[in-house]
Amino acid sequence: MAQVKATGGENRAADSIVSAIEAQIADGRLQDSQPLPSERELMETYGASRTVVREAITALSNRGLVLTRPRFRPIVQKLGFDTIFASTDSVVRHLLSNPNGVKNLYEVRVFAEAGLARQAAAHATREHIQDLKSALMANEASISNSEGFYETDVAFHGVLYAISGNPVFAALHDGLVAWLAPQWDQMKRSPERNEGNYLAHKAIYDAILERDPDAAEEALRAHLKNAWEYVSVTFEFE
Amino acid sequence: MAQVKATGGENRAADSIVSAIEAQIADGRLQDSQPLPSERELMETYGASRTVVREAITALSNRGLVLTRPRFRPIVQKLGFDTIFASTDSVVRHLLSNPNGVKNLYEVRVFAEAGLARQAAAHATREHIQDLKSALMANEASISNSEGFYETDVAFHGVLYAISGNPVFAALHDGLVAWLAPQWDQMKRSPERNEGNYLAHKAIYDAILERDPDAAEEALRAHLKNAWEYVSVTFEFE
DNA sequence: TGATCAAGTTTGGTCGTACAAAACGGAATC
DNA sequence: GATTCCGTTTTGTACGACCAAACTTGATCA
Repeated sequence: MAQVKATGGENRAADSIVSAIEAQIADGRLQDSQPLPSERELMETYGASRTVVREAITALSNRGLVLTRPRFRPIVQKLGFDTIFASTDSVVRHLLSNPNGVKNLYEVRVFAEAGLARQAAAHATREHIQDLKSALMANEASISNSEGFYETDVAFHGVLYAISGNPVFAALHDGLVAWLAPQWDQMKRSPERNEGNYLAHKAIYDAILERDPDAAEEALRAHLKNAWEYVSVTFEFE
Repeated sequence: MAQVKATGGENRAADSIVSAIEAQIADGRLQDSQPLPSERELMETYGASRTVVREAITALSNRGLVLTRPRFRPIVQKLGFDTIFASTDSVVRHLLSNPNGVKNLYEVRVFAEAGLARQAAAHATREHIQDLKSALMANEASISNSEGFYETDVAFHGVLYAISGNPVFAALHDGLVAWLAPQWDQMKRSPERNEGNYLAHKAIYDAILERDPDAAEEALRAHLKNAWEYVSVTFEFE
């Protein structure tokens, strides 16, 4: 893959500092949620000017390896797949300013959840199914609660991702929710629509319960297709 | 999603410059592969010091919006989903230093390709199938070519991603290839193994040709499972 | 006339310094 | 012991300078 910075040969002083600190984070010399050494200390350690040190810190921050707050020491962030999705946030938002981008990303969501539903139907444990049932009941309980339903809706889908047991999917879920939320947020809600969504979720749950991947996928696709049509009408896509 | 930089309220001077340039890239005032104005020019435009301007450029570079090379003007990069995967490269590599990370990512690959195979079986056009056939024939032709087979192998899988017609998947393919290539690279190759892979590809192709999603998925999973076992033995995972 | 080469100029990379504002740490106070 | 206050540390921002590499220009030569 093309590197983001084609340094053309490790010429930049900041890059070597970034690499050094990256290595320290990776091998644990710099622990999670521990502050980085002060800028002056880093200057001395790496024999570089503060300009360079700060540049390195900015780079680490943008890559999501450290968390910076104005006037506070940068804090080391644990590496995880969630970090990755978080660090792409600003760029993804750009792509979403194009309606086509929204559609492409939504397609990915449908693809992912269709597969996850199949997988859940085929392999979900009793505990997983219990989780799903709990989420479904929370759904039902908040049908008439315009504000609260959205959260239980997201949570239900989240269980689907969690069932996979793969942190990448958990991270993907968080990412998709954050990215597609703006669209969702502006949709009008009503007890009727909530009930419709609840029933759709129930259909998915039932299919998983019956260990029927095809039915699970079908129910899920129908559910998301319905939601997409609602969104695309609202935003006059296509 | 948690933002990478908890700026605590748009305090930093560099941020406003970043936003301004981001906007110019987004709306096309700054075209793809066009150089940014010089740092001294930007200083004047935004009334900031070069320190701040450089910080802004670094941020843009780390977000993948511009490509910087030492001693060259930063070049605007077209926004695309591929850019996103590229910009996460260094962090992903960290996660892959943990065997568990490799496994998680490989699982994602299997998940994605299983779904793509189903989708291809269900919806591939004649042209798509032709592409797949071409890739398959290239496979067959290079069975005895230890060096060349890998590329045709990758290309075959690439067609699967391309069939989706979604740029996110195309980008995902590039990303996965780059990330998982190191593992692949160290595997011993032989005409026998190449032939095995070719036959596996052929099974996938046949299933797609017969419009049988279940068989396509099954063939693909078998193929990747086989490859994984080979990798995990080589690297003594699990 | 057209290609080549050697100036000078522009530009990014690095450094040192400076200063205000915020956070930190410890002493003094209640 | 908890709180307040003040001096110290540290970050955010800025200015100016220098170097080396890349670009530009124009003179030179075939």
